[in-house]
Amino acid sequence: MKTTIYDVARAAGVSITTVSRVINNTGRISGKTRQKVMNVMKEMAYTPNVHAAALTGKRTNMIALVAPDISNPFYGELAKSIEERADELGFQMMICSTDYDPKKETKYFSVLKQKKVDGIIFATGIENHGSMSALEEIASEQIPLAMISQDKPLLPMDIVVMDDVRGGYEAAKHLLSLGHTNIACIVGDGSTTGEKNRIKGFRQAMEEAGVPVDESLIIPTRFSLESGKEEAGKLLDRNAPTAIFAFNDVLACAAIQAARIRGIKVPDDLSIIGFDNTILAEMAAPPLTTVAQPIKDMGRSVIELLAEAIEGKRKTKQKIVLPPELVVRLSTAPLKT
Amino acid sequence: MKTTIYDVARAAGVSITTVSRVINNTGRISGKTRQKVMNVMKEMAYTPNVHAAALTGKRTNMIALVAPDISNPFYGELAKSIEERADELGFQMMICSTDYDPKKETKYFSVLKQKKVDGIIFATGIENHGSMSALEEIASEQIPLAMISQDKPLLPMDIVVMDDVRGGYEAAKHLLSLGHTNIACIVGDGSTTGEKNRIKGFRQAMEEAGVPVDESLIIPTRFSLESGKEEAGKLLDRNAPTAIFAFNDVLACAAIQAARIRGIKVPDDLSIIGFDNTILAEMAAPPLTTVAQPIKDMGRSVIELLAEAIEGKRKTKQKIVLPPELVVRLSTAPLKT
DNA sequence: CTGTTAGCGCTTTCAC
DNA sequence: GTGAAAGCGCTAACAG
Repeated sequence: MKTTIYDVARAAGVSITTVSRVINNTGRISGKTRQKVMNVMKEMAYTPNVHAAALTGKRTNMIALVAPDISNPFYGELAKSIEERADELGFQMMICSTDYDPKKETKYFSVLKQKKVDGIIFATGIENHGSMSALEEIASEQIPLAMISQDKPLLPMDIVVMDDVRGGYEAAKHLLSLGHTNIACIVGDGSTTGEKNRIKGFRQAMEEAGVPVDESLIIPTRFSLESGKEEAGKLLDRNAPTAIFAFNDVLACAAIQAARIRGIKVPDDLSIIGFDNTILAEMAAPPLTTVAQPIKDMGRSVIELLAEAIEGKRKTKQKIVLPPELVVRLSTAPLKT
Repeated sequence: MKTTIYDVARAAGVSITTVSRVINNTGRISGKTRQKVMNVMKEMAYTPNVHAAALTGKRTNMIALVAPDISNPFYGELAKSIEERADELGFQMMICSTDYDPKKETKYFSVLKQKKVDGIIFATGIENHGSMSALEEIASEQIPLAMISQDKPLLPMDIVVMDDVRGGYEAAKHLLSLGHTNIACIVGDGSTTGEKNRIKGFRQAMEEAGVPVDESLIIPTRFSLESGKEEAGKLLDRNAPTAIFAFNDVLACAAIQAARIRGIKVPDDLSIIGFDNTILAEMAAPPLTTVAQPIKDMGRSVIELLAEAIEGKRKTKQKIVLPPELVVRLSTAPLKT
């Protein structure tokens, strides 16, 4: 049967308080009693009941990651890097996949409140107004919050983002340095700040180089492979850019496929640069040159920030901006003359 | 502040027992009181404390998914499908990423015991002997266990797997039907039952077609992109198979890359078929023909099996074998004559 | 240094 | 139909 602290106390001939003390390493106990208790615990294979502890106000060591879709490699890698560091810090992670569904979002917030998680990391914007009240209740209970890869908190929380302006800038710079000037951008719906910033950086680099931006070459998509393939196809049929800057790796893969169908060689006839540096970038043929988000660092940073907040080491909110890194592979090449 | 069941009871002018009853929908209460209590709960934004409930023996509604690496698209998609159905069934999911590390495995088992999760799903073999005792303790507490995509339980548990023999068979059959006979297999280290079964199915189809299997064309790898690229490259330099059966999509992508470097056209000069049908299959250029694992169905099935076990609806263990499905895309083509 | 005791918030007999 | 009261397993004053 389930052994409780009482069983251990009895077997060790001490009070439950003493056992509790050695478990939590609090108060002062003689090395002898501590040893004895530890031995008994081991023998009985005793593990404290987390719920009972939580009930008295102790931490649950559970954090939640709210993400739209963990089957998306970007979020999958983010989840992994967070989990890794969380584990080192003694936290377990619960996954709340919202699937871009406001109802699931709201539902999860309610669950998170009941479960008394120690902290919550949002890898998704909080789009839904209905969720706000639920979230405010959580916030009112002083549960630390953090946001990653997004920058519209709505509530005070720690933030970790990448420098998207610089990311867009570096992508353009790379293409420019290869001699390209006829550059198209395959973007999303333009709604996120990340996207806006990438465009901003792109324009900035173009301007510095004295190359005018052809607005008709900025192609919106629904951020999906299908949509990307379709739009890239139209673009390729209509114009003949010598380079494409895709706003994520999926879109870059879409562009490669669209080019392939049309017999356009990448990178010989068309250079393509992606964004994110997910596993797709390595897997693509040709392997993708891409602007890497420092996913690992971002993950580590949020959970560390959150852990600090949970431990009450810091009361002010922090924002960390990490730099992107250009990863050159084989999908970009000098402009043929 | 945190509202408790007492606050609700007071505000509604009833006892906590009554409130508890309407929360859990147990016992008999007049519609009137029920309504009143419900209203008060809503007004006060009351949510019951899960830990207190768990302490009295109620379920925690938390299940754990033990997987080696959620950043791997296969496990990511599996996790997603499980999470989706789990959510519908009222369970939340905790992710235990073992990273192929026996120490993490053992550590997690201990945590899972403390947290009193309602059930555990293994998407990883239980390799580690040190973990076994920890796991046995969990099992001894009657916590339902299930295994997905693996078939070496070590302990009684529900199992959901795909029919790998048939998968290998279908892959070979497809290639054969396209006229290929000179077929290479890019495999892993041969350790898993899944792999063995795929080879078995492959041989079976070859035999039925009366085509001898060239053992030197069965190439082991470390299952990584790098390793796959290297081995596929050597193979292509040495022999000239007209088709390759890669044992997962990553290895298939590796083969595409190796071919591309050598100017070998896929599928014109070389057909490649993958396995799993992860997102990589769609993203590849050309898009991969592959043997699809029914990831969604597998995910749904395990969690449903587990839920039944948790609810005590069934005491016997079950094993579900799902069929693979051939997904034809553009990486395979008829043998040029 | 160690033990007693009062909760934490909820479920569940057992009475009424 | 409703309530009083006894725990569930643990932590944290408060005593000694």
